[in-house]
Amino acid sequence: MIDLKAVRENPEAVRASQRARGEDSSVVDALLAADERRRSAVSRADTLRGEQKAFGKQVGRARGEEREALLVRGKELAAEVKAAEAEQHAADAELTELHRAVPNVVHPDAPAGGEDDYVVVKHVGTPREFDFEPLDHLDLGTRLGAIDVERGAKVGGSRFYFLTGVGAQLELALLNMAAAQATAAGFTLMITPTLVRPEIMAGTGFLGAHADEIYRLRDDDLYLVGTSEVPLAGYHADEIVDLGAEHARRYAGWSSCYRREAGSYGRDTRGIIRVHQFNKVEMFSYVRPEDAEAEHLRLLAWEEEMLAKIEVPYRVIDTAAGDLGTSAARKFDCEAWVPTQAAYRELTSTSNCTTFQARRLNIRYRDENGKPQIAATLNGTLATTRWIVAILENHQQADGSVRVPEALVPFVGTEVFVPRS
RNA sequence: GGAAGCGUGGCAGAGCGGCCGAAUGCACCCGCCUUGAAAGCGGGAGACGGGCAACCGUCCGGGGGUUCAAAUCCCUCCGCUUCCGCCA
Repeated sequence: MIDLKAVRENPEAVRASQRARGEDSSVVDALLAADERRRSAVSRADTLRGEQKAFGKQVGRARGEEREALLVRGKELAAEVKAAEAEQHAADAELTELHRAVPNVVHPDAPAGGEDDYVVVKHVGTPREFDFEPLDHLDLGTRLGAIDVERGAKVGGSRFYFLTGVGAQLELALLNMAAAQATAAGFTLMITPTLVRPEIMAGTGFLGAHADEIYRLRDDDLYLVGTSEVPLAGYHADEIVDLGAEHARRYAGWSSCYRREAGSYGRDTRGIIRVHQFNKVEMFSYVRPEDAEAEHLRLLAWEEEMLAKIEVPYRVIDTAAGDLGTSAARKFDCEAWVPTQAAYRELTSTSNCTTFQARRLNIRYRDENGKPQIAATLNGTLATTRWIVAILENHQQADGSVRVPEALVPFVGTEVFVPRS
């Protein structure tokens, strides 16, 4: 949820944010009206309750006839209070519904527009020139005995796969390398639940416009997470978190991730680029709001540190407002070069959710005066199954073997993956 | 799956339907004492909403009900614990 006080003080900023996202800016006025209605309803109910409370004490002291008379008036008052409270609840519910529907206010420097309106921040590395026809990751993976999509489809349906042999080793190596880097950087490593309760899923902002992306277990009223961002955000829900001397709490979540890919029929149907289930090591930070932007750059730097270790060319983009998702105020994606597609594809994504998630999940910290304040949350990717695509394709050799990037060698235990004859 | 119990402030833990926003202890903050600290003594301090403020209201897991009045009684949902059974 966005900060209602900020909406009152500067509604135009929120309207501008909505326009940048390509969404309706009139919700701001609806929000302000509902806020006004709620506040007057609260004040009416407060006054009546105050009267009733004082009156109740008189009744307690009164005796005999006097008491009987007071009881009559007491009943009237009780009815009035009940009516006023009903009004208050209605006004409250109306406001909350509107409030929850408004996405986070975008950062003023984020580019306006939709998916294609991103701004390229920088390029790192140069796509390699091949003196042979490069194979795509699925051909390579199949020959290496690393990926089996046919049996994946047999067992789980389309967009499922088996990682086999060296494929499984490579994924574990990647995730372990991410976990090692995160741990060295001071993150607390976490293995999280991947099924979460509705409040947690809603709190992270995933049940809004993109709810059809999420697997839901109706029989148990649980959701399968699309990222460990969800359980890691929920971890401190309803808490006043001690941010410590560093004014930051950093967690690295290792989990499987599940996505329905509902709106992507026909896209990336080949290989393991876009799948229903994958594994990921995700960074998650709780910080003070004034530190959020600096933390965002730190997360980006840690992502780039990982990308450097796998030695693939990539670019960093500043995602456009319309492509931010509900919770983010700003998002940077790192996209690796995929030779057979002659395109950059997303390998990491880091979002600054400012106080949006924390306000929904009621996550606070104590400021220097000891007063509770809403925290800010951020997240960013350290490694996912998809990284295998970039590694295989960029480091393939003419004979179908694949060179293992140096940093990964200790984790994989070999310097080259060789095709099975 | 069956049975029982529990859910109160940062934590622990009291609380006859009105005098309970709630004892007490620990932790915390400020003084005093001390070369410094600990101990000891004195004082302070919950969260949320509204208001410039004095202040007012709300909050004892969530929701509903009984009552003039609910932390306290009833219903329901959620969570946790223990015992039995089942599975691993």
